[in-house]
Order: sequence, then C-alpha cells, then structure tokens
Amino acid sequence: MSSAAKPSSPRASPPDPPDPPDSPNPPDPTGSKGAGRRRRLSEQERRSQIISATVATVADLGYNGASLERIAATAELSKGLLSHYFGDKETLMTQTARITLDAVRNGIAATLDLSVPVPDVIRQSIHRVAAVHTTYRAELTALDQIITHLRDADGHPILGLGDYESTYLEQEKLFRRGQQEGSLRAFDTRVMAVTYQGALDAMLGYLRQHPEIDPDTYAHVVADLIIAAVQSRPDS
Amino acid sequence: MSSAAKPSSPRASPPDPPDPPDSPNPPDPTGSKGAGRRRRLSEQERRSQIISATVATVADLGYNGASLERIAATAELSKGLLSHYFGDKETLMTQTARITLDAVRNGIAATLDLSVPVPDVIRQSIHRVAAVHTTYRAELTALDQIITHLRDADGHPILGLGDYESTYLEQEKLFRRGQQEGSLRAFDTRVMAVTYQGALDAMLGYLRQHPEIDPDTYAHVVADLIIAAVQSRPDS
DNA sequence: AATATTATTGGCCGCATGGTCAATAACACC
DNA sequence: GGTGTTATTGACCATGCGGCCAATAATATT
Repeated sequence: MSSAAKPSSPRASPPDPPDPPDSPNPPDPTGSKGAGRRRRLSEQERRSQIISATVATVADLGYNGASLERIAATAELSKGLLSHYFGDKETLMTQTARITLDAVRNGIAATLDLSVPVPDVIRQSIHRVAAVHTTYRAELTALDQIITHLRDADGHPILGLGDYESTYLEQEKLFRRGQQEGSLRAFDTRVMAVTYQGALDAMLGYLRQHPEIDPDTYAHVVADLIIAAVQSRPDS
Repeated sequence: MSSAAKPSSPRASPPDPPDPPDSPNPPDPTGSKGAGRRRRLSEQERRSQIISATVATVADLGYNGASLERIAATAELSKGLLSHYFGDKETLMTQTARITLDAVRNGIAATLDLSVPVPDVIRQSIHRVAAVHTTYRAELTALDQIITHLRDADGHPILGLGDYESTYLEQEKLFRRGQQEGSLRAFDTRVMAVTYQGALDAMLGYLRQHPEIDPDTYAHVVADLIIAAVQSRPDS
C-alpha cells in the first residue's frame, strides 16, 4: 500500500517502436504475482491497482504531472484501461480521493481508544495523526493534490474542504463530551474543531518538510499545546 | 485591484482586415486611463497590470484554468506580452507569488501595534488576518494555488512552505518576548509558531467556505483559544 | 481441443496550451 | 511633420494530453 507501484522504468517505452517481438517482461503466466505480458484479473484487483498507481504518481509528480499515460506506466498497464474502468480522468481522481480518504481515516480511527478521558483521546489522536504522516505519506500528499486541483468545467473546485465536515462533526461530538464531563472548558466547538484540524494539517506539513524530526516527539509538544487550550482550568 | 483591467475593447481587432483607414482611438495621449487600440506604457505599469490579471485569473479559475491566453484576456492584452516581460509561465507565476505574498504580509503587519503585551499582539494579529481574508481574498486564493501547483521539471514543488520560514522566525521572536515578559508560559516556540500558522490558515479556509460568518466574530473566538494555549497560568 | 468471450493493448485524433517571431503601430525626439 | 525606436500584436508551431477504438490474446466454456 505504501509504495504502491514498482520503480521499474522511469521512462516509458517509446511510442513508435514498442519493443516489437520480445516481451519486456519474462513469460510468467497466470501463476504467481509476476505479470505475463497480458494479465487478466478481476475488476476489484485492477481498480485497486490503478488507484494505487494514481496515488503514487500524484504524490510524486503532482496533479499536473500525473497524466493518464504516466499513471498507466506506473501501474504497468496501458492507458486505455484507465478509461475502461473509470471513464474519464475526473472520475478516476474523484474515486481515488474518496477511497484514499476513507483508508486514511480508518487508519487513524482504528486504534483509537475512546473510553479514556477526552484530553487523553485528543493526545492519542495527535500521535496517531503524526504516525499516519509516516505510514500514509503518499496518500496524504496525493489527497491534498487532488482536492486542490480537481475542478469542474467552470474552473471551480469540486472537492472542497466540505469533506472535512464529517470530521468536524466527529470532533465536535468529542469536545462536547469533554465539556459535559468537565474535563474541557467551555468554548465554541465548531471553531475549535476547525482550529484543531488546522493545527494537525500544519503538523503534517511541517513533518513532511522536516523528515529529520521525530513525529512522536513533535506530536507530544503539539498535544501539550492543544490540551492547554481546551482543558478546563480552576480560574478563567 | 480586484477586477484588474480596463473594460475598453472587449474584442481585439480582427486578424486579416485590421480596421484599415479610420483612427480607432480618440486622440488621447499619455494622459488619462482611456485606452487606444494599442497603448504603450512603462514596464512598471505593465508588469503590475499583468500580475494583477494573473492573480485574478488564478484565483477564479485555478492554476490549471489560468492559461497564458486567459490571463492575457483578463489583462486585455496579447499573450506575447506575457512572454516578453516574464519569459515563461513558471517565472510569471513565481514573480506573482513573491510580490503578492509581500503585499499580503505588509497588509497584515502594517497596522500592528507591537508595544502592547504579547497576548494582545496575538489577538490583534488574528483579527488582522481575518480581515485580510476579506481584503485580499483573491490574492490568498491565488497564492495558495500557485504554491501548491507550481513544480519544477521533475514534478517536485518549487515554492514549498519554506516561505513560511521567515514568518515562523518572526512569530518565535514574539513568543520568546512574551515568555521573558512572563505573559506567556513556557513552550516550544517553533512548534507553537507552526501550530499557530496552521490555525490561521484553517481560519482563512473556513471563512472562505462560509462567507456568511463574520470574520471578526470568528477571529475573536480563535483568539481566545490561542491565548488560552499560550498564556501563563498560575498552576500547572 | 476448439470456440466464444472479453479484458487488454497500442496507436490514433482533436484540442488546448506554452512559447516564438516577424509585422505593426504608438510614442519620443528632432 | 517626419523619422526612428521599440512596445505590442496576432498568427504560427510543436508538444503533450485526454479520450477513443479496432485488433489482439488471455481466459471461460463446451
């Protein structure tokens, strides 16, 4: 999942002389994962393979750099198949974004223990997100690219931050619980959710740009800041 | 600034028969803003005119939608001039980003009173940034687009968040002052600067998506959150 | 094994874009 | 007013892209 596709040929095969007789890959029939010159596999597998390649390519080369041809090259299959399975590029990108977003969300939410006090849940979340930066680095980059680049015919964004909406709602629920429990002070939960999300995004961006920093250490400091902001305190 | 160029002649002269005999423009020499069919003006004016058009177009149609032709149309001049003054598109975009960034920064920093206690400076800043969302809406959108879309030949980003670096340094200075003054508690100033910046960006994004929200009101709530996070407190 | 089915390919087409250039006309100077 | 300079134009070209389709070969079916 992480590195998606093979780093085989950085340069695609030339258009005119497409290696005429011999096959570019060993004649390995259906058997193992090795690819015959042509492999037929299930729609499920193809789709996820294509999406993986899309994520990898977009993450590496940006939205504009990710032409259908390049994506096909990354996935080691022909451009035509992309059209076959996804119709047009917009659909491909939208699907990729949707599925990837779900995957990342699950990756974060999966190991979260919601039974502890809210400040601890927050701390956990922040560490999880920082970890996700390592695990899903490409996915996050690709998501960002797709969201900011994908536009309708009029040139206006399709996948707004509206997809954050459900995350906001989730966070707000958590915050309200904390306020009822008394572990969190009173504040506007919507604004806090937005700000919190912004803080996490900033963390991800900074970690991306500074690979030398230990995510967990950084996450700890961020958690201290956030918790200081929301924790209920004796005085006001 | 917002709508960039003059609405003089929406349609350029036809290619083959370029209105032969009559003088198409009133004898309006250098003086006022009225446009002849061709106007010659100083390099300064042209450059800023082009950059304005670039900002407007990118903000409206996104990076990909902002072709040289469209930008030229917005500025009401020919595509060739863009190449003439800026060479290639990459240069145009880079210049636009640099200049616009400076403009926005100045717009924020200009009216800031640094003599008050640090928490108050922070509060001021947040309100200023929220205001900037209104004043420089197009500029901010364009900046975001250019930064996230502009890539070198290898497909990797050119204008990373590295341009935040100077902002971070500035913020850190402020935070340290507050810590020395005793108005701010002890925390890692770098992490705080990054988080703070993220919170502001999130605020801008949210305001952009929700025009019905009053920026000042929103800013006030955000300021409360941030200050709660950094303010020195009796216990803890 | 022979045949039918259809996933997969590679090349093609039209279009839009970025960049270039010779022609043109607006301005400055005399 | 005449003349030179050069800012500005509009058309042109090569390129790369997205989408399409007939040919092909890998399976399934008998």
